[in-house]
Amino acid sequence: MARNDRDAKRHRLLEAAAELFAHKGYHATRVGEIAQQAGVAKGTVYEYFATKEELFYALLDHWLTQFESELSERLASEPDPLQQADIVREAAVQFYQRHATHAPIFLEFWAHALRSPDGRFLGRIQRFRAFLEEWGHRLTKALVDGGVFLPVDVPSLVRLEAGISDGVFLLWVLSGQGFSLERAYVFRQSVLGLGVLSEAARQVLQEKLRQKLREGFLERSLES
Amino acid sequence: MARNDRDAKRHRLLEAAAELFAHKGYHATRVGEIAQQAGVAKGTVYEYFATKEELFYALLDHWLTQFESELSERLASEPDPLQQADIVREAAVQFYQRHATHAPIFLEFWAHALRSPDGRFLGRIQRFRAFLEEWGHRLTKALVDGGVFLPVDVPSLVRLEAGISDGVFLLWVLSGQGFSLERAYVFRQSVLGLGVLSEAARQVLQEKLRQKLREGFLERSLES
Amino acid sequence: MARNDRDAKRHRLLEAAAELFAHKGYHATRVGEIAQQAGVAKGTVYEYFATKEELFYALLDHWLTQFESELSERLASEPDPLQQADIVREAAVQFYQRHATHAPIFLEFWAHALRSPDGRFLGRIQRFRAFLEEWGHRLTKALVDGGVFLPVDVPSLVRLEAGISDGVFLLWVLSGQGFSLERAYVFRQSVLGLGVLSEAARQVLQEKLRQKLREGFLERSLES
Amino acid sequence: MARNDRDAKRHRLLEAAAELFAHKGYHATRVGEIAQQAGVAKGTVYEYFATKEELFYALLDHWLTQFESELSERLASEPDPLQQADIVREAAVQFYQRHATHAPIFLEFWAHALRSPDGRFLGRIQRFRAFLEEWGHRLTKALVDGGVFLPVDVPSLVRLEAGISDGVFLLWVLSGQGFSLERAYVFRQSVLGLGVLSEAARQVLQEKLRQKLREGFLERSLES
DNA sequence: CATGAATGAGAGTTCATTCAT
DNA sequence: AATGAATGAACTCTCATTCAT
Repeated sequence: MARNDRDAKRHRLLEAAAELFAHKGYHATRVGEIAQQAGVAKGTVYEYFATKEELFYALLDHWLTQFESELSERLASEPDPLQQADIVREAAVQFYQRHATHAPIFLEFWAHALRSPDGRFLGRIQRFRAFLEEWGHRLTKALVDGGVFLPVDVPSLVRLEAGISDGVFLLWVLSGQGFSLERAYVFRQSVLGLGVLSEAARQVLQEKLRQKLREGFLERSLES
Repeated sequence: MARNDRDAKRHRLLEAAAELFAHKGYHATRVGEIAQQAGVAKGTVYEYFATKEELFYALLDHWLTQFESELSERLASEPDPLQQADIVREAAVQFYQRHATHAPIFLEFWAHALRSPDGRFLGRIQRFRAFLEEWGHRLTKALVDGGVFLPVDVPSLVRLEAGISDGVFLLWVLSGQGFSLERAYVFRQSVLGLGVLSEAARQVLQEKLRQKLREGFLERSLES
Repeated sequence: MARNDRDAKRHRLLEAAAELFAHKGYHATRVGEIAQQAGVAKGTVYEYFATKEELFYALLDHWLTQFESELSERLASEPDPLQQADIVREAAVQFYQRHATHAPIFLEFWAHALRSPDGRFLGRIQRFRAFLEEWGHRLTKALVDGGVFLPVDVPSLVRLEAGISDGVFLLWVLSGQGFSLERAYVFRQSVLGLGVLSEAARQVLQEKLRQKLREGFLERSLES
Repeated sequence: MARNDRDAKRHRLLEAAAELFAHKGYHATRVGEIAQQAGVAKGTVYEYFATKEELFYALLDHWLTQFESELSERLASEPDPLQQADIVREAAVQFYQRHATHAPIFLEFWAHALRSPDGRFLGRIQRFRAFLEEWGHRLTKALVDGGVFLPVDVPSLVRLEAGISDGVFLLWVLSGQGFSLERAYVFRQSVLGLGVLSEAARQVLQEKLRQKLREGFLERSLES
């Protein structure tokens, strides 16, 4: 079998697994179902992945690696830190939206990572977070050093931003994806921006950001 | 058997389940183990909970109800919105810290809530969020109306705050609880505060909040 | 459940397994079949034996222990070495005949013992052989010391006797149990007797033993 | 492919199977392992043997046929029955020693023969035994008729000898091949010899045989 | 002839749940 | 109410065999 065939079939299996894991959850999904969905026999799954968990891990790795590659590429061609911050936000939103139906799986990745005794899941996730933090740290530091941001403990701010991203994502997932993820990220960015921008920078951006605050990100306001 | 005995045994079962679910995860925990840990026979578990999932739900309900009760009580005796905001934050931190070892279970609650076809888990979680949002909405609105906060879409801000709380909690769990949750909440509060406080209010609090930003919440800064 | 019930059910499982292992072989016998044969559910087998192999071992142990007990008891009440030799032979023959239908299993015990990495099977079998050798050694030594047997290396003779017993058994099994095991043992005993008896003892027994040699142990002689 | 290539590859497969069956057992050996060990692809095994069991049978047949051929050849050139008896013993010992590492497989052949519904294994083994018995019968009869042996039921004696051979072999295998197989066969021969030799013949050989009895065949006597 | 990816029946084992005691 | 032996459906994974290339 040609290399391409193998890769294609492997990819079909990952896609089938993604769909089923998203829909029914990791534990409730049967290996036979994945095979069926991918159009192969049950035994064939084990030609590509040693265990069901291995397939689960491969899915995590596939997605994170893909995101890392894409983001690296985009950021490499944009030197301005402020623009880079937008790129990261856009990339995250696009990634999540592209995988909108798969979103619930991430909760399972996290839950699994906390139990898995071999630490592979947790390790991969932390490597991903480290990758993001590295970029976050670099560009946040540039903004602080450039006087755009107030003096602030950069690692803490970066971590907080990461946490907030996950939190907004969680909110989005648990609320049935009932609002625009992109607008929510813009809203978040506006609040944080007003919080950490230096006086000078704020003078410039204040109006625009305050406007975002007034708009919110929910389709139907709770007030209405 | 007296009512008290039943309640006590039920509580022992919940505690046993909490410990095991936290340690090994919901799926990897056997009903027999829970029984053993609680000092009863396997069959006895089913005298108190119809199914394993029912027990899982009871645990979620027990914790959320407890939190709702405590918070309601505390807030009832404090009329000032600004003070109330602190109370909510404190209550959340205290709650999470009290259940620090159980923290990973929440990821499983969320994951489970997204699959459970009957929607009970998701419903209970949304009821909890609604409870928090109600309070958040009330006191945020008071702050906006009182001119302490900038004009802002209150529902969006409240949601964002909730998301951020979960995100910081997630961060804390996935990083092995490697930093002070309380300090992280204070840091978050400072960033958000600087972002949404009105000009007047900021004049008063600015210095204190900026100081928090400089301090960060991580024990060992990545910069050092 | 009473202790007796458990023991009885365990015994039923052993009997069912014995029958099936004898008929179809260890590998070809399914755990479900054993359960069915014993009148219990498949899962129940695992209440009594941790694995299929464990059940196999239990069968070996049960039979060997039973034989050891019976033989010990019989030998304890008979002081004369010559009589004891007969008792051992009789016990062996009786044992094998009682388990005539199970006989093929012993080949599998041996084969299994040689592979089993944990050495449990081999260890048990060697313990059994050691038990037999101990008695063999004791009574053979008495016969040599008493001048009934020629001077001979006792351990070697004892081992040879054990090997011959197994060999005759093997012969019996592989030939479809087509001759009288008892007569074969008598024949063997006669040949060996004439071989190792001292001059004096031979004078006494010679005629009887030679008669046995002439008779042979096969129903239909190949000569006829 | 030339005939020779096929034969060579077939032989390599038999050798690979022999090694693996001996080491891990028939059931635990995977067809893929045999292929790998022989340096061919898994599918290729099926170009040479229809099934795994067929390969197992081919191994049995190969060994027995080889032994039959060799023994026939050697015996054909030696007319004296007494010498022939030695030749048979030597051939057996040599054969077993050449296949010392494969020895455990014979237990599996036997066990398999007793189950195999088609009777092929059992048939082949019985044909082998018949071949040996034929020779045994011929030369034992010559010894009896020549007055070297006592009058004895020849078929029974021949069978007993065969059984004893297998028994000693079994002993050797189960004891981890912990003694000299050759010396054990000599010891056995001495005991049987003293048992069945006629008075006249015994006079001649008595001293030599009794010496063997005193020596035994075990390296370290249990008495020491 | 040789290959090795694909197959799928079937294996041993697990474990939430039941129910007679 | 409490027990724990019994259940059996359902699981993941294996591996001898096939067959398109």
